[in-house]
Amino acid sequence: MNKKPTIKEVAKYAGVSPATVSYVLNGVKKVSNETKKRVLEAVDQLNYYPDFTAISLSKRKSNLIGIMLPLIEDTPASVFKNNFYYTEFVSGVELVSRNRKFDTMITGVGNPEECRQWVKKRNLDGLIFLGLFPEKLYNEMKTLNIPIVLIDTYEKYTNLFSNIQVNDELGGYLAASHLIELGHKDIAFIATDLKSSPVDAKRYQGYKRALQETGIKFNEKLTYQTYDITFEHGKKVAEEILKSEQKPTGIVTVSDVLAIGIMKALQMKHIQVPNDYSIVGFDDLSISEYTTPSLTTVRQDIFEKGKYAANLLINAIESEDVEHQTVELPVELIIRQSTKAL
Amino acid sequence: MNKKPTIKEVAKYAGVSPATVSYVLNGVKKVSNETKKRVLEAVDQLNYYPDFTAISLSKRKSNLIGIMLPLIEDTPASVFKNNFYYTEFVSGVELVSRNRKFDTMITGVGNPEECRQWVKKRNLDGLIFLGLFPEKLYNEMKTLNIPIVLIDTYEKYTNLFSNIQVNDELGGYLAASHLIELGHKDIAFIATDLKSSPVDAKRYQGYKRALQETGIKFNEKLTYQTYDITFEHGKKVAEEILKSEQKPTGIVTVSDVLAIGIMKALQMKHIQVPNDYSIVGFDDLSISEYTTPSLTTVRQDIFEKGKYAANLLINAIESEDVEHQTVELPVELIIRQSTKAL
DNA sequence: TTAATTTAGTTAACCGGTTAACCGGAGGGG
DNA sequence: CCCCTCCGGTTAACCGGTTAACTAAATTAA
Repeated sequence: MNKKPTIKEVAKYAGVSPATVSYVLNGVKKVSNETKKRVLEAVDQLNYYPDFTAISLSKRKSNLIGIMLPLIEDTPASVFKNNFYYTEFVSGVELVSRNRKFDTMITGVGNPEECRQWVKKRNLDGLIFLGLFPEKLYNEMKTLNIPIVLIDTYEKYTNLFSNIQVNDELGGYLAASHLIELGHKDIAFIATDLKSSPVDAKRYQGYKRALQETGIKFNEKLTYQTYDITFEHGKKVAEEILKSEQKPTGIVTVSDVLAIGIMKALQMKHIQVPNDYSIVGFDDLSISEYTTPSLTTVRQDIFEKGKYAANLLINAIESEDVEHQTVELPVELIIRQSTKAL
Repeated sequence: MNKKPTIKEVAKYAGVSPATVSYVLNGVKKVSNETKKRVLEAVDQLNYYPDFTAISLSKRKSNLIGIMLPLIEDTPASVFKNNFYYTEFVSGVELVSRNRKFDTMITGVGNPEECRQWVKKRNLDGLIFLGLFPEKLYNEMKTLNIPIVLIDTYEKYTNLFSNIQVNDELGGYLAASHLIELGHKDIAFIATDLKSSPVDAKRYQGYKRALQETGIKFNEKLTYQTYDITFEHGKKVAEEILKSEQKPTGIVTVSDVLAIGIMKALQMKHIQVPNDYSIVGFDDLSISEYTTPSLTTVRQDIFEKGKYAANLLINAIESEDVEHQTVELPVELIIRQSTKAL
């Protein structure tokens, strides 16, 4: 209906040229106080606010940041993969970007070309990559010439891009140490993929360090990989454990989701947690306090991670800063009901 | 680096004017096959793809749809409110909008003015409102002149906007009927807010109908309202129930989240589910299969709802269709372990 | 006093597309 | 043979801002 006013209308109302209005609004060139006042008055009267599309076209800057998620596929199953994690993270990003006058777009990633087109088509000012992506994509990123923040990424890229990590090694260490203190000696480690996931690998290191420091012999047979993070995959690995000859009494996992799946599978076979098995999760998702038994876990503040990522990214965008920063957020052991002294 | 080519460069390469390239690409004006071929060839050679910002400016059409969420506040608690629901929904929207060459933006809503500015600034082509918003916002919407899809909204707006509902009445009916069949007579109903939430109100109607049809007297005292959907609020209402004189044996809730909170609170007091209380949830979130006991619930396909919403919206955008559609998606009772014959 | 510089503002090109208006040539009708 | 229409294309204005280059007036320096 009542179309929003353009800068020209504001200019006419204030009796100046459009350029002057632009200068006042951007504060990039000196304008007399008198004129400035008139322009601001006009802006106020007409309820003017600039058209980001136009700004984007002329400045090549969109006030838009993109979040890349590794996979949002058609099948519900894979959409939900990790979904708790994603939501909390995205909420954090959205919050700070909104406060800082940026808008947020989300997409699943296809190939590198698709990614580049997305950025170029929309003039994206910055990008957050959540999780792990095909190698080719990282090369593509460098040619994009916009600030990029990587979350939970490969070690080798931490010098090339800003990135946010969590003290994963310590997390693994805390989880294992907790079980050891409770008297456990046969402690399984459940990862998704130790080769491809650096996050898992570091937690694994921490786990091994805890064993070593207390003189417990590391047993390869107690390491499992699920290759995916779903409740279902947790269930499957529990069955493997039950079939194995080397039975653990304690289980360290890389995700609450996996831990919950494992607990469920055990309980369905009337095996008790924590009486028969002690289980430690990772993340401290909101659900983890409400499972039965509630889950002992290594907490990381995912929401905070999202906020941090957005601030880091927008700082880089606004300051044209080329420094790459590596940030490590803390972890904390939360002891609940799923672990118990042997 | 190697800047992406503009339409002018494509035109030069093909030996035609930019206008012709535009006509070929948009198929809006007749172009000879010969020329068309040359243009397409040039597009291919130069790897041209159009700049959406420019298109957006000249066409006043952005290929962008917005999702409005009721509240994403600073406190983690409120961010997570409903988060499972949001994620699944947003995933669905993202999937189809990406397939249909649209991009998706998400934001929390502030006041109506903020909403209007968001739409205008970005030239948004359509909007999805998930949940309930302040009354003033709905008036604002109508003046926006873009297609809008409302999800789970007030009855009175269903003629004014396209909207997607679920058969909530049936859902409430199924939940209550299930408990009645199991021999329960004292059945509590846990809503968030019966006055302001039409969704809850309809489920409540279904619940009452089930009672009535089987000749069970409705007892007002068995109705509870939590005013929010969090695990914590579930816990609180469980404590209220335990303090009440009118103890139910069955509990119908409007959300799995609430149901899980209730179960947890009961179990912490060593009260057994389903032995002492039978509980029915609503939604069938992915977690609900993995609680202990697993949750009997009324399933709605939230992911599907998101896909449906996006398709409806984009259809409206592309066809300039002014018809408002009301869609009702089915519900289904999923019987698991949290309910048991009395 | 005059030239040089600073100040405050305007003009106009530009960002990368779209599209209404225009134009020259071929074909058809009277 | 002339006029009209249709076809296939081009030209140029426009979308709503930004900003380099310019200008006129005021101030400063010589």
